[in-house]
Amino acid sequence: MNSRFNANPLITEQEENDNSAQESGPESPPSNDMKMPSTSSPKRSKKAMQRRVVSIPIKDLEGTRLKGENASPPSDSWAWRKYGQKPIKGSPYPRGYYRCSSSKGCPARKQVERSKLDPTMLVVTYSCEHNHPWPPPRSQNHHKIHHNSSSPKHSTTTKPEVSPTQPDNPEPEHEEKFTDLGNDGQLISTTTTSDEFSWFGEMETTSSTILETPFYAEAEEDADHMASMFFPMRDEDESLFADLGELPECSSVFRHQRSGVGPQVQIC
DNA sequence: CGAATTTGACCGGCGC
DNA sequence: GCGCCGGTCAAATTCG
Repeated sequence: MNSRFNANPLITEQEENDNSAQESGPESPPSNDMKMPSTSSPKRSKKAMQRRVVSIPIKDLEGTRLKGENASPPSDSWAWRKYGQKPIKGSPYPRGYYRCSSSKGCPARKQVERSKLDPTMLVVTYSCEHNHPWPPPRSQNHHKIHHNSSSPKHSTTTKPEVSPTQPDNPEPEHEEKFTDLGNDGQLISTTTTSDEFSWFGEMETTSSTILETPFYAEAEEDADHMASMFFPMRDEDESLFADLGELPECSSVFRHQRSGVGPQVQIC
């Protein structure tokens, strides 16, 4: 049933580390792996990470499994493996920590939690180190793709729920929309360069229609402030990404416009 | 049997 | 200097 969250979740995108993208991160050397010597935790400095926050209406994810307070994170083109979960202070919902398992040594991670301000929203925070190329999409590399609908236990997984043979499942009621909210609170249309896909790019390979959403207010509070947009996520995208091989070290996808700065962002 | 998830413990950073 | 909190690791457990 859960043929993936077949909707265009409302998304609040927040990009962090915008400037830091330029700083060669004196803090966190691109350690190939996130592993540290042995006993110390690999707490990579946040500043050395690209981060993006995406909010998705859980209702749109109804197809996917909801497990009590834990909402099953939206599946994307990559495979994610859960490595931890923690209750977050101030939020009644726990936060799940996922690591990219699409490829070995993939530095990408993502955190999934429900918005405390709007329990119907799922907040997914993607993060990745700058100097790491994004692995090929899909988990077909090393992971099998199974349709979640049978395992009561693995409900919080983020395995791609797309079926290679399954036809697209477009959502007629949702149109692909993609908006970006500048720091000023202005809506900004963002375009995506199709030739520069990146981990985030996969979320926005569709049209870029400005859309104002009532979620802004909350979004700003919840995620400081930033952009909101509708997240298309269709099987079509899958095909799009299917073609994506490895990404360049850093792909410029888009960026919040800020007094004249065109959309583009650096992704690892 | 292998792979993924769950859960508790540990570590580092930050704020007071 | 101490305590709190977030983030990650690792062992155990469960599922396919």
